[in-house]
Amino acid sequence: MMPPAAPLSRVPTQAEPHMKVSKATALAHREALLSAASTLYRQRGFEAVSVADIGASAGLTHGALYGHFASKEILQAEAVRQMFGWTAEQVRNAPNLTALFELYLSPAHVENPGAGCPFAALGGDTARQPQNIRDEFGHGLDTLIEAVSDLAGRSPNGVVSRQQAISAISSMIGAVILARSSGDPMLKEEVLAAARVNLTAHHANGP
Amino acid sequence: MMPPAAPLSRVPTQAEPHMKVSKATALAHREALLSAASTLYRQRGFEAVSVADIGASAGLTHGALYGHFASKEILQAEAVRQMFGWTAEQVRNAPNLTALFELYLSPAHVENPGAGCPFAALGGDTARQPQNIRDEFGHGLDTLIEAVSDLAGRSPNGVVSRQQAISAISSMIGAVILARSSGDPMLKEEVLAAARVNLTAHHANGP
DNA sequence: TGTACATCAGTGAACGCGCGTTCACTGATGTAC
DNA sequence: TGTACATCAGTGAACGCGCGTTCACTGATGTAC
Repeated sequence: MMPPAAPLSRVPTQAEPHMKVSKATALAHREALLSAASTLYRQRGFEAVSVADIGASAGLTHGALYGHFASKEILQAEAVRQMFGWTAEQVRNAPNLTALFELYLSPAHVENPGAGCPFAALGGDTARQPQNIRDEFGHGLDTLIEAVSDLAGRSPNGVVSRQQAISAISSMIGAVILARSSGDPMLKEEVLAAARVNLTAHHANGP
Repeated sequence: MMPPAAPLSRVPTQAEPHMKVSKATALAHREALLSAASTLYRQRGFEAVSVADIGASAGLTHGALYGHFASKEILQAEAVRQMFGWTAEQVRNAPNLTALFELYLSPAHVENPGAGCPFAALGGDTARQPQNIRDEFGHGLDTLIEAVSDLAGRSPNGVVSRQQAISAISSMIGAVILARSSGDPMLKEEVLAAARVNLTAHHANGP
């Protein structure tokens, strides 16, 4: 669950103190701010990321953010949309359902919330966001459901109903949240294994 | 998913300004602070609840909290333990697995995070807590796994493996998180229905 | 049982700190000639 | 192509605010006699 193109977390600037910057660099800064926010929110949760954190992670100061986004909340909504774009693309790129389950339930995903599924990383936070952010999660879920259905449809014997796609997504999200929660490595592997067995038993299809 | 004994959110005190209070009342205040924290954390997430919120919700000022708990973090750990105690008790009180699935996946649970499952309410936040809090979640998960296994064992044809218990818990948690996330009532019901179908198909047993 | 007083649960002002946002300023970019 | 200057992306100090925690103080509780 890595982003298709690795985000630039630091865009080098020509001269450090008091500089203006070309239009191309400014656009790159905008993207760097979005990518930084997208990663930091998933790593730390919405409430624990400050505008100074986002700016610093993009190699800028906090003030620069307000030249690109009207408020922190608007940046947040765009960051959520970006997360889902990356995640849906990875689902679509999986060769089949079994590979998707393996990828989603892998230790790499569990240990890298900053580049992983927004639902698994931001879990219950989603329910407490302003409506524009919740709408992004709603659209994101629709996209994931379609991506999983498409993926299944392209596999041999792999057609699944929308209902099956939804319950597979629920199971994967719940498993990763449980796997991340205790910090106990045994329990983590046990949770992931249980979900792998459950999902492949009910939705398995050949490579 | 309501607490077995409804928490006192406001303990009446004899005289309002500058009073001391009997030992029994002081103990009730301690319990009220814990219950208030337990509810508020699940409603708003760990980061969005202040000591002033907790104090006010228990009918006290923020300062009173430090007479009962050494720090906010210590109160938080106790509150998490209390949440899991209530939740495990409700799992044990369900008549059978099907009833548990219905209860967990009910609109009442989805619309009442403050009295519901800690994993569904606090989702990804759990992974970002200090180790003493994460330990509480680990123990809580162990308790839930045992409670679900016991419940299945007491039902006719209902024995489930530890692995099956874990994947059922994962599915329920993921479904409630998805159901709460978008605010779209259609999507909410669809997610809950998908999980109900999936779980009863694989674990169903008679009443 | 009554009285005198030490205890201590709770109050609320104060602390240092980090938050989101604003804005006067800087100086390289990029345009007009 | 070279020069003069308006534009504007980014800086960092400043704002008002709410946070967790501390502590001098209050006065009912509960004990000693």
